[in-house]
Amino acid sequence: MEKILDIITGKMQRAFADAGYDHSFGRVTVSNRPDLCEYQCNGALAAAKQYKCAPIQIARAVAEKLDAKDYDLVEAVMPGFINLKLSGSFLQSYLEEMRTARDFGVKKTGQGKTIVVDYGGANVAKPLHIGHLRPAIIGESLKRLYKFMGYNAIGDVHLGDWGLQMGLIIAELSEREPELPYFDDSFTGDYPAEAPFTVSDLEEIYPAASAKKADPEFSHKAHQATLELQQGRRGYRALWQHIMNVSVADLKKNYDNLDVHFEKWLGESDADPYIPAMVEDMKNRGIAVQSEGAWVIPVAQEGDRKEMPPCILVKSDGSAIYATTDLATLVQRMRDWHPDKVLYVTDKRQNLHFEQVFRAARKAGIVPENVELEHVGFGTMNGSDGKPFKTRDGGVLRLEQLIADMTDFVRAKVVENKIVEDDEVEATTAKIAMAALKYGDLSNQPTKDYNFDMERFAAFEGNTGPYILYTIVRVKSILAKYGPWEHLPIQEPANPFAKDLMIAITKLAPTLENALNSSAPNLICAYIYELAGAVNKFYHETRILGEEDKALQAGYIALIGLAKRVLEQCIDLLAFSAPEKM
RNA sequence: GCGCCAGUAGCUCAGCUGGAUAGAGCAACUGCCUUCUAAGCAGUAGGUCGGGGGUUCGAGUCCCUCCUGGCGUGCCA
Repeated sequence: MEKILDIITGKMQRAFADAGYDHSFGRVTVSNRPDLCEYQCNGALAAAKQYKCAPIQIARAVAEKLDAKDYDLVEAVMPGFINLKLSGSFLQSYLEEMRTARDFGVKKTGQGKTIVVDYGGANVAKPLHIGHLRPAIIGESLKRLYKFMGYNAIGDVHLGDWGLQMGLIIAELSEREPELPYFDDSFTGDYPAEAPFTVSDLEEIYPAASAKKADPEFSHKAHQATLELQQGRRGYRALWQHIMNVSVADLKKNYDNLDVHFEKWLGESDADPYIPAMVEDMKNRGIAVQSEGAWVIPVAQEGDRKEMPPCILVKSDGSAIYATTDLATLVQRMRDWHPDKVLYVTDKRQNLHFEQVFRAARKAGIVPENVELEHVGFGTMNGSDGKPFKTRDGGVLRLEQLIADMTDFVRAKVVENKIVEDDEVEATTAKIAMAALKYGDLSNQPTKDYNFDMERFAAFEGNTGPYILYTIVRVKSILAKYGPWEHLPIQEPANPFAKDLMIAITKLAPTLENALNSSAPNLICAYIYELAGAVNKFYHETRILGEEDKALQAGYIALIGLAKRVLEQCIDLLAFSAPEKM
């Protein structure tokens, strides 16, 4: 379906042309004076400059040319605005089309295109912590949005599974349990199928090993283990596989709890096989040059406003670095998936890194110009005091703990309100907590730092996740009492609140397009909040179940039914859902 | 040093290619539940849009400059 603003703008542009002015002045926007009108066109003000006459004159002439039956109001007002109110019949037919169309008639702009969204960033053998929250939920939301808009969206967690951290664990294990066959070079049999450790063991082993990095002897051992692992030492590979199995299963569980799901669980190790040939090729073609003992790809360009350090491909000690892995990963992604776009969701402090990698990838011809590369750099989530998030003892807060805290906080309120049965408390609590957490995060612009304030996010009033859920639940309650409603057609607005609600619903398509184009789920949040507000006003002002005119009532039901479907579609894009009661 | 981002109501933030009276939420105060969930709705109060210049009929929005804060700036990821 065409967006409503495009329809009106088209008509306005024809009116400008009919009145003898350039059609390009006919852009219509949502009114910033809702007390006066619903839509407005400021084009006459701009046109006045070019045609050297009073803007109001132009506005009047253009208004004359508009087809009055589409509008309840068309007026030209000083100094030259053209104000519009849509007619009820126009809105009715538009919404009825939305109601019956697949996915509300939103145009699938991504049809036939593939996008890779790189967004987890989890590290193997380390539990998810607070820093993994934003990439998970922003990435998941963007991926869902791309899918909704018709893209073949491939979410790839891109595990950190190949670096020094693996060597550290192997080295630590070799000291703790040297008798294990993995450390016995003469061992030729099959290694045990069972891992010699559990997730909890790993979670204790890694920090212990990491703490010993300062010890030169241990550090050397870890580096050596890393090298031997990468060179394929049999026992280390087997051990690495155990670490992967144990750890990935645990990561999946944790991401599942967040309702974050990846299509691909690839990692740095999967890019490793592509590195030698890629590096060799870049050296041969002169893409990479030697500098200060390292092989680098110069990526500075003319017109750079800042100094652009080269992209380091091979460190002076001969080993790979994260830029190498990222480039090799692009080789793999292009080869296997042929994406039209690759989107990275990581901390914004990696901005420069990705700028370098992108330029290097173009220069080396790994990614052609027609494939888009984008880095969505998100800001830091700070504590409610505005300082970096730390636990009381100064450690990093685990994601599980954060979710548990939020859940406890919400559960207390759910119990207090006594609306759900005892056996529904946990399920309801989980949904509300997830909404609080995700809406609280996603309603901020991704690029900005923000303060995590549990009480504010989980508040049941104001612009919060729970408020949105509550709105949906109230509507669900009415619909359930009414009976079958899905087939009921949309009617013309019966009152101003109905009309406002209808207009709010029509903004779905432009909102999703904007959100996608600017990689900003917060725009969806803002839209949901506006829509929920319109629903609540209508709900408050209109008696629905008590309405005696059954035809009128059917129209009310159809309207709130559509509103509910749109709201639920939107929160699904944000990866949370509403309970039946709350 | 250089670069990027931010500075809007007491607090947290919107403000879409410059346009009519700068908007929400929280906190404060005031109304509305014998009627579909009051976790709601309506209203009052609160702002020299960091400072100073400039462009424009018109600037929170564009340009210059200064101040403050955060981040980045070749071998960590």
